[in-house]
Amino acid sequence: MVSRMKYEPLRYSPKEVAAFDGLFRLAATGKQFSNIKVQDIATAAGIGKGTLYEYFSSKEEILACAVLYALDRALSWLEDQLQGEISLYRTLETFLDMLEKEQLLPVTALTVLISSVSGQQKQELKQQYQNRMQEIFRRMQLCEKQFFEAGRRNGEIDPALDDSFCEYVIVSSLFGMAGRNLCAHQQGRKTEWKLVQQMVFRALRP
Amino acid sequence: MVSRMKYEPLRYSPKEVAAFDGLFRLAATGKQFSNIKVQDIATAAGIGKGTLYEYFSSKEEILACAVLYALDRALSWLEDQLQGEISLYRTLETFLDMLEKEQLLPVTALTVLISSVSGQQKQELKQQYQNRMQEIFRRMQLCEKQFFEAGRRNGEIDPALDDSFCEYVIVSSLFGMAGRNLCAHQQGRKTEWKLVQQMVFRALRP
Amino acid sequence: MVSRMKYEPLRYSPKEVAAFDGLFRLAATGKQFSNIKVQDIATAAGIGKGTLYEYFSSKEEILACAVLYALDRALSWLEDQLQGEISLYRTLETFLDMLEKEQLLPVTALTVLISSVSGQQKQELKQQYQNRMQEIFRRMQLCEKQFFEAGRRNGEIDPALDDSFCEYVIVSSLFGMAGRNLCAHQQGRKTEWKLVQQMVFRALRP
Amino acid sequence: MVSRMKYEPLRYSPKEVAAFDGLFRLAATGKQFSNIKVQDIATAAGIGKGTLYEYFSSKEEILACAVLYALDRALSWLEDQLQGEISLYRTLETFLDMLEKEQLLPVTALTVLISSVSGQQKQELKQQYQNRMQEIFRRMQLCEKQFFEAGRRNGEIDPALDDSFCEYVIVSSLFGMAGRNLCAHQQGRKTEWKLVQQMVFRALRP
DNA sequence: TATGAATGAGGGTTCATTCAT
DNA sequence: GATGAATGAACCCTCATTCAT
Repeated sequence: MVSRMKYEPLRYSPKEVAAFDGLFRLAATGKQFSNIKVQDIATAAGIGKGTLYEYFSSKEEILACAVLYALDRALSWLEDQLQGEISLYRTLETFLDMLEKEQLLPVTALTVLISSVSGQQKQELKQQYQNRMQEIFRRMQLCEKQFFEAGRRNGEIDPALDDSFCEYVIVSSLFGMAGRNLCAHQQGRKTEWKLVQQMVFRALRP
Repeated sequence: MVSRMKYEPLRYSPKEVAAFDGLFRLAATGKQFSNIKVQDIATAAGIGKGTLYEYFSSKEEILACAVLYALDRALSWLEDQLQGEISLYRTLETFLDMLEKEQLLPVTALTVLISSVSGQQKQELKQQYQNRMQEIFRRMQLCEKQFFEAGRRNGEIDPALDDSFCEYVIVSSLFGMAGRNLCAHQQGRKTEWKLVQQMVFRALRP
Repeated sequence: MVSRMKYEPLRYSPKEVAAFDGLFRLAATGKQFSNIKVQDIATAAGIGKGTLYEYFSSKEEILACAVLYALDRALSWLEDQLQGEISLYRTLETFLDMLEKEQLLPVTALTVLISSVSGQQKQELKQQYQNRMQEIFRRMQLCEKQFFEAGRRNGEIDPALDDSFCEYVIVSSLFGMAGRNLCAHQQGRKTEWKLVQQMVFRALRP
Repeated sequence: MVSRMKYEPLRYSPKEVAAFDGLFRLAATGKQFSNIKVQDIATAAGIGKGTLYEYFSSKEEILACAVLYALDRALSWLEDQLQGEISLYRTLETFLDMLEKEQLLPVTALTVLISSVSGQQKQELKQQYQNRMQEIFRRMQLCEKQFFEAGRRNGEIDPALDDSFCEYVIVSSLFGMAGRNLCAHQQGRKTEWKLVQQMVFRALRP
């Protein structure tokens, strides 16, 4: 039994959450971060432009905090799933279902936003949010590890596969889905989550 | 013997190619398209800023043409591979090897650039370059189809899997690699192409 | 015995005085008025930003009232000096001494602040504070006149010099001092008030 | 005979000069630098706003360069006067006459502009333009010294007075004039240069 | 009365695009 | 054809002012 380290849950003011949600809604349309004006975010959040600067020091910081916020929420959900009986596929299924309804994680938005951050910006953000990001990273790895170990125990994952490969498969499945959605955005057809689940299943099975 | 439809090979002037290569070099550093200035492209291409506008009507068009140029080159290479004995994995291996040396296709650059184009822009580009893009799309599908059929015949692909799934696997493997490279850009570690090949193999095998 | 015209002494609430003093303290550091934020004044005064607007209708008005406040205090002091035996140089000496300790008049601050008011703003302020400013102007001229007349009587001033020239000398001596202080602000060396006194003496002596 | 050190005359492009003149014209109306928009300067200079940024990196730099430009021109003129027979009062008279016509030096504008620069900004500018400012300062001191020595020789200046006092008198006379002009700007009456000359004469005479 | 969260008009700066040379 | 100086529309951010508490 792996003990879960306690972490301080992040607190956000209603305006911050409104800003994040507004940004995700905008990014979900495929708009790049650089094409999203601060005024757009403010409008989408239903607040004044100046108000954003009461909570964030710059447009870049809105992005950084929004990503951390989304990752934190998704991680918390995943950590909750670890409490009961662990099944990689059942979890993935539920996860994808929630994704589709954009209830849990704005994946497409996140993919767009993350890919909107240049390497240099990432460096700066990493230094500024070092603690939060390390926290997120640590939790993510812990989560992964437990899912993969459980998957190997219950026969979902070939025991010969290491964590690195498993992670690549999961990440690719999500990136692939987001990428296809983006490319096909104008056609209104979304990647079936059946495809995602199937690929993960086939790539990991013994 | 599958007959290949003839298409008019695209002709580019030396300055156009210089512009494309310059743009790819810039994008390969992880810079977003919106952070790349026209002056940067001109400098990287070794020509004057005004000269770019002799060949392209706008910054956006440089991007569009560069993507078409890269895709055309990659497709031509793939089509050449179809001439001999077809092996999905051998082709993938060679492809990834060339990717790594950035000799064939500036994948990372392309991923960054493609993800830099917003949905609206894509619509406009599609209308403007309708013919070229349809051509590319048609060739891509034809290529895919032949590879997948060959794969099913020689036992690399489970015959039960349809083209749609196979395409998703291939696309995901590339997006996943590019995504990981982007995320880990500052750490200098690249996704091993062994991972990519392994995932495709396991996901598609009977 | 010169009779002094009575004037209504200005009444200020503690918060107003706090605002003035805060502003002077900020301006004494060499900061231009336009670089001083309302929040800065509020903080320096130890009150809330909104409270300032209970007492002043605008940032500009804080400046106008502060200047009037400082001039009124300085004039009152000068008028008091007129009660005893009048000596231009003794008065100037005491005045400069008090200036140096910034006890009487925040000269440097005032110079900075006055020079921060544009011509257009001055027009508007003059109309709004017409009565107060006329009052100040009248008292200033009356004061000057008496000092200069006394100076001519006791041999400090060449009787051939008219009030206009005397005023120019006095004003120049102060502006010159403030100007030099401003220019040399970073070097920490202040204009010696000995210089000031000497110039006035030499320029006015018979 | 004091030998004049050669200095590299500063070269300015026509647009730079246009910007300087435009700025001086605006400042001469009494407008503070912070109330002058970049667009105003551009309009006054007859060029586009963006063009200013081809020559100056920021609004602040326009100010710094303009001040250096004006001081350089005035100094060059003064240095020319040193070639012939030197008379402090004749030079001052000619100088004031040219000032009045704003042909040589935009004194009022300069006074306003210089007083518009905060202490912190001065520090930064000094570091950036260290060489130019030291050059200006050195030339200014050399010029002063020669004028004062000549003045003492030909009986215009009391030999007992040191350079420091003489400098203070000259500076005060100009600051006083500019200050009075500013204060009285709206009334259209300018300080008579007769006053200036008289004060300098009386303060320095034996 | 006192406050500071919320606001948006306004300004400095960037950079894609043009056009005279 | 090739160039880069000139341009101004557009955008991020500031901060004076308001007003609900």
